[in-house]
Amino acid sequence: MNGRFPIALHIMTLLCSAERMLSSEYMAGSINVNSVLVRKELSNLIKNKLVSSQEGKNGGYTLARPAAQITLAEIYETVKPEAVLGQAKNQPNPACPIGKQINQHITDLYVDVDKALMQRLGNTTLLAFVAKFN
Amino acid sequence: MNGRFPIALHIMTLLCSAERMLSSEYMAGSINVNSVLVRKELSNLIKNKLVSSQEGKNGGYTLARPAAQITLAEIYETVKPEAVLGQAKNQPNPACPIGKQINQHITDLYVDVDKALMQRLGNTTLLAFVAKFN
DNA sequence: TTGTACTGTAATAAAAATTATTACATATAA
DNA sequence: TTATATGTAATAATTTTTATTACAGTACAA
Repeated sequence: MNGRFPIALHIMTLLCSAERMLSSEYMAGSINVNSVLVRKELSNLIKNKLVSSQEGKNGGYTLARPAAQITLAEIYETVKPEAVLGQAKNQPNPACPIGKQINQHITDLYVDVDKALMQRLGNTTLLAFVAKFN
Repeated sequence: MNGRFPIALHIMTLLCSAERMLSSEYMAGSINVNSVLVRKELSNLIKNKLVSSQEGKNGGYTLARPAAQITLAEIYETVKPEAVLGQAKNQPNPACPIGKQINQHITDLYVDVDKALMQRLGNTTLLAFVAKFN
């Protein structure tokens, strides 16, 4: 598992608590990762309509919608991996009665697990998450 | 995220549906990964008391307990990463009011998410999972 | 109309994590 | 006492993640 969700959530938290537009450089300084990586994640958040950007001088990024209307589920959705609990990169042996079926059953399980996960994350708005900060 | 959970679940499924002991070589053939990796995962499952092994000729592995008494939560527990939804490897800027607090809030969130996850996985026994196979 | 400060993105390099391989010690059944 | 297992360490290969460099495009403002 990689660091995309924490970074996306950090970005959204910064934007939520800021009064004005923020630059990717500033956010990279808070998160402490490379600014190109931040812009890549921002580009993804923009595609998913959670963030707006303004190019040019004095440009930057803001939330596209009120934080009370954005849930953590939506943020997770933008970085969600194909397989919640991990994906092996092998192809199980099709000659084995278990091997040939297991991927389908794991996929089915993951659908359920994802549902439970999204339900929990859907319970918390970005506003509520940020309200916990001092 | 890595492939440890699918591999552990594949191992447990094979052991559950087998009538006799299975060798790590055989399981590696079904999963289609290196047998040393399988033995490493088995070693971990043994530590967690889900699997028993017998060394020497005609040795191999079996479930340590009836499959009706093992839940998918217990299997996941053996491979669980520190951070369910991913861990960034940076140290957020302690001079930033958001940066200095975010890790604690992410940790708190992960505790809750993990609870939801374990609840869902605790609902399914290994026996029930394997019963879905033809 | 030109310099400055941004976003957007591609290409590449560096670093880290995962998986495979090799090697061998140890156990046990036949 | 030989064959076939487990157990585990060390190392190599591969893949993934993150950082860096470079530069095109946009918009403000002097």
